[in-house]
Amino acid sequence: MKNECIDCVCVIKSMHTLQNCQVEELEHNHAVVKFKKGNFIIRQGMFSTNVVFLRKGVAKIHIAGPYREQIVRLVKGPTYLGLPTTFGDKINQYSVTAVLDCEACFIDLNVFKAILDDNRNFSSFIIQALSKSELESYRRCANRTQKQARGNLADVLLDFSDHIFNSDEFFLPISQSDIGNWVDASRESINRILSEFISDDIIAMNGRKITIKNKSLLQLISQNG
DNA sequence: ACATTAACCCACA
DNA sequence: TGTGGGTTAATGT
Repeated sequence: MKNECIDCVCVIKSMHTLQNCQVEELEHNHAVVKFKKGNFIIRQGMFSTNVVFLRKGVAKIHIAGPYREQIVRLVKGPTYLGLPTTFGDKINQYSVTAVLDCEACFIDLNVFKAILDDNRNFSSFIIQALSKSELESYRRCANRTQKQARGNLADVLLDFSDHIFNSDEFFLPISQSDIGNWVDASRESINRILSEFISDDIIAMNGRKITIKNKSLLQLISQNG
């Protein structure tokens, strides 16, 4: 028997809340799937009977808008994907695609629900995760609509640096037009502002490699829009 | 909007 | 297995 769950962060993280028998239950009702970058992990409009946990990797969440595909946010494993989708509706309400190579754990929805039913601690853990994510959405929504493009781009760079890669040096995982889509700016604006940042010595760029040279100034730009 | 470059695929040797 | 050509996506201005 493969013991993928032993080192699966979704289990480790909630180990103290999951009783042993329930871990067993999880272990026999899940599948670990690897995704190469660019591949769909969750596809909008598809029927789903799984809860998806992103074990490793970075993925973008996007939803079909009236005209175009809209990037909503970037997530890094370990984290749950598609909880809201799964509980509200058995049809996925948005898509998730791997931006870097990913590893995801698909857990049978009924098993997941059964564990929620008789493990209050686990339920509370999930509710916390959902609340955090909802709060984050609200915060981002306010920022996106009120800040100028340069502030939003600064946010994105800081997000990459502080939350996704934990480094001042990283490769842009998505294209400039994707960033534009994400923060509601044209790719030209993104490109222009990146050039500004370079000439102001805030960042250095070599191909897709970004080096943040003046983080405090970037934080200032992020705050002041 | 246009020019340049990088990435990719495919036929062909 | 490697190379040239053609095509597309990404980028810089």
